[in-house]
Amino acid sequence: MSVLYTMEFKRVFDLLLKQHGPQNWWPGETSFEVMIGAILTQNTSWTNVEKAILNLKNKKILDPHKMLRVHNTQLAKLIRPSGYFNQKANKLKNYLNFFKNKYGFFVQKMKKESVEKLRNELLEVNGIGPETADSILLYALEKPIFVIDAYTKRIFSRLSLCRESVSYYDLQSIFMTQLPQKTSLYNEYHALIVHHGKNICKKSKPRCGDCSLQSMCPQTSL
DNA sequence: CACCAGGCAAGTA
DNA sequence: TACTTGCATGGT
Repeated sequence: MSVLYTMEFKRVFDLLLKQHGPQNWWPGETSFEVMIGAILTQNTSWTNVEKAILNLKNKKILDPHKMLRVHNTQLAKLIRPSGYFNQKANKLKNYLNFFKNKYGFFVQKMKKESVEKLRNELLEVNGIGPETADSILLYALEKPIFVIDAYTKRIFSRLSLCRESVSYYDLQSIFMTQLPQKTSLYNEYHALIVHHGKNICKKSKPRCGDCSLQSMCPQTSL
């Protein structure tokens, strides 16, 4: 792990920012909406999540107190467009119970706690895994933690900066040791990775011609 | 038609 | 520890 290696991670950020511009994430009006969106978007396209969130807003239950009172079957019906709706209805309830019991539904009270404590608590909730926990920490609670997802592994393994099978924690450690631990940087970087993965570095159809990372990419510069 | 999308938990070896 | 499977809608 050299200085050159560190520079690779900074250079990718600069190139992505230059190509795509600031993303201004997370798309959501409140911290609570971010938390809900983080659960609903598990292995699901964001457009489908938007439909589900709109249903919740129209029914006036995008509110922790109200959502906790809705029956799971009714909640599942509302979030239907986001897929896995039965599982996700339960996951939302599990999260709401945690949010109520430990923090009285107060985001500000959560923000006062350390990343380590919050992360451990979030991972104890059934339905909250590493990515969802970190998304909540970074985008709802503004903690400096780097979010890893399928796009991150795809893009950086194609750049030969990690293996495709790298574990969540190993890749996260790499990012967090190679970059300054700053919330604003982690926020923008992950958002750029998602945008790039969706639109350019696709799973089956990489559009390498439009890719600002092409000069760094051994896959395409042969 | 097949494949993909901002994962996770539970089961198996 | 490291796979495998079920969960489910909607867009390309």
